[in-house]
Amino acid sequence: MPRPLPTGAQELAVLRHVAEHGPIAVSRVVEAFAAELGLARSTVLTVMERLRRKGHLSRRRVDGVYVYESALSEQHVLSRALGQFVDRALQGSVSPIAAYLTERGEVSEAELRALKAAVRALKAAPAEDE
Amino acid sequence: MPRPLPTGAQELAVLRHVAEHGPIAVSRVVEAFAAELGLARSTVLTVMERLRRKGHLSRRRVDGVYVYESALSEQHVLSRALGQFVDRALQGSVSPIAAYLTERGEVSEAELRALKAAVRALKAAPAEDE
DNA sequence: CGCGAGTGACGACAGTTGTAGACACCCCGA
DNA sequence: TCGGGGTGTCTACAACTGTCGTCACTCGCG
Repeated sequence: MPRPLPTGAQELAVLRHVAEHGPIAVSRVVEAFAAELGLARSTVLTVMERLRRKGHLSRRRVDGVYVYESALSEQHVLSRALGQFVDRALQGSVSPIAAYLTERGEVSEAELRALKAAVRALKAAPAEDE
Repeated sequence: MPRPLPTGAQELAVLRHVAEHGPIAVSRVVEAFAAELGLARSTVLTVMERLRRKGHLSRRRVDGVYVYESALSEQHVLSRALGQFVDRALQGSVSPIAAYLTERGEVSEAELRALKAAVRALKAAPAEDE
């Protein structure tokens, strides 16, 4: 039932922000995005409402104000978003990831560690036809 | 000047197909997509035209028929598409890639080799603040 | 010569995304 | 009590995407 995550960069950014900063009031999200990107209050509001309609966010009233919360953790939001992209846009092929990393050249210390661990844990799949 | 690659899955699929199969006539692309996905001829035509407008494809007349060609190789199309996604949607963070790979569990023999090589070649960047 | 098949150019329409203004409320402090 | 600020809901609009149908044209085969 996990509905597909939004494909738009902006929606994803908001979703991610909410996922990262626990239950959070609209005003706080607005502050972050308005300041950072110069977006209008209503823009952020709209995006959050859409995300809620789609079932990615839920909200509850706290002290007369709505507090939003993501259905998925930030970790999950990001890895699922990537997974979707790989499936939809790259047709499930992982090799572009290798190409991308190579082109990129360097990544942060922590990221490198995470990548190494991830790759080390990967297994080769028995040849699957496509 | 490299205009941003299309974000839509379908456009990307077509672009990729053209990039992969050298200079190719519309009819061949139509065959592939119509068969595979049941798309109408005009749909494929439209998509290709849009890609051309955006500068991703070029065409020339050969024997009275247009033959399309991608500005980028398939490799580049894919890695750039991914790069864009990482920048736009993941705000440049690479760790979701690690998470995704871990969740995925297994990949093909060749992909695994490519990933290993890519990661091995990566360097840790001097702490960049964000 | 005439017609049917292949080829291209257009116009269309619905759904999604990005962005925002307008309006209606509610509550607190002067 | 009244007015202003913070909060939510609605409506709107322009791009971009995904999908087509239609029209006009051309060329080779009966």
